[in-house]
Amino acid sequence: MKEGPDIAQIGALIGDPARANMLAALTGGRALTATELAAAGGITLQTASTHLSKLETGGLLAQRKQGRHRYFTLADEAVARLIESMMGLAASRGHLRHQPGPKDPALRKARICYDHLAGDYGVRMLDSLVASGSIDAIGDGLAVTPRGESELQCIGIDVGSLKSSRRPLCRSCLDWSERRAHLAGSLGKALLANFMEKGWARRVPESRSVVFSPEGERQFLKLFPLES
Amino acid sequence: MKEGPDIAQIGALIGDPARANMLAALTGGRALTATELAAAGGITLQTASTHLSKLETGGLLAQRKQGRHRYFTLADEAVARLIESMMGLAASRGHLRHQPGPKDPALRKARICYDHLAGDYGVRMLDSLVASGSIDAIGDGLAVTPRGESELQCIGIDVGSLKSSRRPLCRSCLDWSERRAHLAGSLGKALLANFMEKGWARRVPESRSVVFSPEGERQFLKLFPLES
DNA sequence: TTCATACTTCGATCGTAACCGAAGCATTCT
DNA sequence: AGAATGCTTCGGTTACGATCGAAGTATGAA
Repeated sequence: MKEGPDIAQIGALIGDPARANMLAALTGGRALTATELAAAGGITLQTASTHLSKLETGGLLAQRKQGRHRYFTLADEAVARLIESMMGLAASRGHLRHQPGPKDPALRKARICYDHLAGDYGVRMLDSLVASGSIDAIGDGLAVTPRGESELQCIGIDVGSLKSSRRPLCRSCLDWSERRAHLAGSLGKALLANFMEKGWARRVPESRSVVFSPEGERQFLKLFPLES
Repeated sequence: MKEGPDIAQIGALIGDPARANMLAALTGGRALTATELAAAGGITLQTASTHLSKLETGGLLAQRKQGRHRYFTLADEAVARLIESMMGLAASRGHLRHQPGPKDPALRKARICYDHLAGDYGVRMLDSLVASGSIDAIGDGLAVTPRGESELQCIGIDVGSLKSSRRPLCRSCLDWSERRAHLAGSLGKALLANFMEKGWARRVPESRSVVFSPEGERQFLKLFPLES
């Protein structure tokens, strides 16, 4: 009624269940077509189409035409972070889409969050990097140490080249299943990409789950030991 | 449609304009009565009442009865942070409640954000604290240095006692008008309280503005110089 | 006790937006 | 060219929820 930005528009966009489900699906990070998103939202293609155009004009989605497909992604990392933090709040207030319980253990273990690793394994990875002195943590802030830079080089990640991108190198992202932070930012993305390149992990189609191969799991756990 | 927390409920709660305005008003940090919030939302008391009970059962608000008044506050600092970050996103997408323009210069200069100082002065304060080595900043994370601890002691703030509270000492909070970080957390709160105690600053009733006395402004600017 | 204030609940109205069927474009494949 | 796929637009229905008037409850003041 007074001054300031209009929260209500964004809230209303996220407030519709169909749209919320589509946004949640896009938190998986990969670009999805209108048809796929319609399925994710549990609605017909026509309805999805109007929802998607609303989300786009609202600035939450970006689209890119490719042949006869139209691929949608979250507009921004800022949007992804908003969605995740709303998930965190929703989880802490007990708003669940289904009955709570021992749901989906695979998803709690390792999943995609936008473009990086989340879940138990994501949290463990960050904890281990901090414990080994590769990453400095102050509050919510994260920074790679010189030592970390050389350690990551050994794994096959060139931190120097990541720094040049405009996107922040490290970010902490609050995990809704673990209620603890995991590693986002371009480094988080690079690490996950690295694991998938090596064949340690792969995404499960149509899901946010990430599964590790037996060998990959062994390597991952060795590389990121738990602080005792 | 699948697993995970339900964003839509929270989104829908924030998505109604009347409710959004009430929440924004509560970002001012002080507890407000149902009648005051009805005015803030531009609706009658009956309507406000139903909205408020929805917000409360949704976990966004806390209330406390006091005599025949019922005071509402944001449930949590997490809620306050969510609102502020939605304001940031809304501002960056150009969703404004009124026509944009050179609006409300007082509000851009200094205002309350939940319980700490925001706006130009809030950003300046944090910048200065970081530049002088009183606060370490890594990414979004902030930490008071030993040196900062003694400097703050001189101003009249005992960092040690603040540390014992469960709430984080320092937090960065993104400013929607400046698009830069200012200082939140218990230290941010303590600093603002300190200024008001000394008579440097006071709140404008019915608004989020904070105004400085001529003397207070002089002292503040001297205490927190701009890095050249 | 009586009155006033602060707020909630009830009941009814009204508007908006979510929804889908059907038809219309656009792109690619054959 | 014709057919198939992917998506958008149109039209009409439906349902939900925001709204307020009026009545009800609780607390405090006179």
